[in-house]
Amino acid sequence: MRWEELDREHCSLARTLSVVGDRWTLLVLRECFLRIRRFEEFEQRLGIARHVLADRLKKLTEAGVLEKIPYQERPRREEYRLTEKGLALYPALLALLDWGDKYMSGKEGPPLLRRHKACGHVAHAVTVCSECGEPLDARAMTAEPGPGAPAGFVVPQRPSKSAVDK
Amino acid sequence: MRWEELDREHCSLARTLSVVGDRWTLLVLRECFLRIRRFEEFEQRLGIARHVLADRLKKLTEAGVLEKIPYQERPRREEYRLTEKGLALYPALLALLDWGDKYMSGKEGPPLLRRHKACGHVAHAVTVCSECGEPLDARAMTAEPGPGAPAGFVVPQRPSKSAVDK
DNA sequence: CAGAATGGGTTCCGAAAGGGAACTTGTCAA
DNA sequence: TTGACAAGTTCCCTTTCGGAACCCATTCTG
Repeated sequence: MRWEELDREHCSLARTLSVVGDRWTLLVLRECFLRIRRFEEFEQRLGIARHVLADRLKKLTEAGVLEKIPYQERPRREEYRLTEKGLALYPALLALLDWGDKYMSGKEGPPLLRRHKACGHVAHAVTVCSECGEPLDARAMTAEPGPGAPAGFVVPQRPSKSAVDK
Repeated sequence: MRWEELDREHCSLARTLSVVGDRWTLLVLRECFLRIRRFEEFEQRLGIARHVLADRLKKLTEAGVLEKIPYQERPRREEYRLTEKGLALYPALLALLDWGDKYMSGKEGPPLLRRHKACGHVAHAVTVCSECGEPLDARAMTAEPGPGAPAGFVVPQRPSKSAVDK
């Protein structure tokens, strides 16, 4: 499978990755959520090659995750801002961040904390069920075909042979 | 910045991406959560080049996300299973999946649904504050330095000049 | 017993993507 | 007139990837 084919996969994760499934793209988005908006700022903070940055910003803009907004005319200059679609990636970024805080931080602890404005506490994200509100983990969920499933789609139900799940 | 330097970054997202920030890695993990465990199964389902698959499985194993478990001797064969550390990535995968369901599905709707065993409903993930339980979005959070912050670390507070946030 | 099959890789090649640095363009300020 | 800025673009060289072939220990099939 080539990379350009990913967005035609019948899988929401694959389609998501066709937009953000790249080393640099998620770091660019991290900066966006920290209110970084301009080309040179991205470049300096990330140490990314300029043409790679230009490419990623272009793709994110085309995907509707960022939009270019002029902040001055003559010479025209534009900055990149998250759209609603882009802001909606926050839970995903936060989930990755929290995993890193938990499993990849040195003994000093996480380098950056997030405070919830509404309640005032330093907080991390908890993923809960949209229906019952209980926290979710992998073992609590089963998968089944949805309306967009291709014909003949099979959800693997059990390990190949040795029946019992650890 | 080269890729091997990423895990030394003072940023939990960067460190997370040093493990899973790769096109194929997250798709391999998707398969793991669908209970796919064997080399040939990954290869067939993903259409990934074999040496790339071998490399990703090796890296995920070294990172402690997967572990190799023998399922037969003579000839010895091993399969890859998620560890607790790997299972803990589920909320991140789910968040990316939900974003894809919402923004990248065709008009047919998402191809795969997830049902919460505990409550029986088809559900998606909601990200809530660990302290007050309210749903979180990007605008509800502020960042501040944590215990692992490098000296002189500055959290960008406001857009560079044109003060007002849209 | 020979030969094919199985599972999990490794090797090789040409193509694509990335790192790094230099060059371009439009505009204003000194 | 020269310099500085911001935002790219171009070039060259190295690394990684896609695709196919090959390898190896063991077991099955004829």
